[in-house]
Amino acid sequence: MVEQRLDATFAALADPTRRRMLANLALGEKSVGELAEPFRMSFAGAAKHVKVLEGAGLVARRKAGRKQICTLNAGPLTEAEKWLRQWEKFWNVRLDRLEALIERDKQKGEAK
Amino acid sequence: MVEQRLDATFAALADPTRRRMLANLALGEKSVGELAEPFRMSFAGAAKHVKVLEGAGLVARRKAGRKQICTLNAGPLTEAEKWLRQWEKFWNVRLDRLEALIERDKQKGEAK
DNA sequence: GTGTCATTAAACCAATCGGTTGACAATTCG
DNA sequence: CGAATTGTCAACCGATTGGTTTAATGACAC
Repeated sequence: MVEQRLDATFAALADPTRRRMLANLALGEKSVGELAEPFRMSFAGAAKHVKVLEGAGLVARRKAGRKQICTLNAGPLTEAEKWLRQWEKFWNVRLDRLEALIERDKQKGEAK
Repeated sequence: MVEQRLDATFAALADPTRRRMLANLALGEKSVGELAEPFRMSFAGAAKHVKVLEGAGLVARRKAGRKQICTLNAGPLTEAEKWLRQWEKFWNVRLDRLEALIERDKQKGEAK
């Protein structure tokens, strides 16, 4: 369940266009047109990216007149960050142990 | 440069098989066979996933006899986490502002 | 009403992805 | 030596991806 959401979140983040869109949205709400504007790409193409982000639950839209306003939903992002941070703990432990080993061997070498 | 590495990192993380492999590697070095074993999937299929992880710079291998030993390289992962955390700052600010607005409007309503 | 602005939907394309199989290479064991 | 272990590589498959174009929708402005 959370696994599948991680799939979608990381997949959405794997594209630079979508990351830029998210960064843009972090600064405030934007219409689809405003999100698409910075890219040298057909409008429909950019709109597809927005749809991917929406599918991953990263943006929500509401319609205002003929515009569609997108807002960022950070939930899945913090979830992804949590996943990374959880494992980072292990990596750091391992790195610390490795450093300790290297240190120990260095001192052994000096002693010899 | 860092952008392209983020592409690769997030893409690698977007697959549950690969995430499980990484989690496994966080616990210690593993041979390709050991990494492949937990999955109901052809060996070659799993080995491909390992290769993707290697391509993303997330694992390094060294050969020991006829085995290939894989070790985790957390660098790109922390980079990805940094990206997330950097923007999280903005999202939280926005959320805080939003809450403040809601709070203000609520009090307005009460005053009225 | 007509037109035009903002957006979606559909059809298509080449490239990539996740997976398979089968053949091959290198190393170790007996 | 031959046989088993460990792994790579290449070819292939169907599904998905990132992009295009063109057509269709829906809301505003005149």
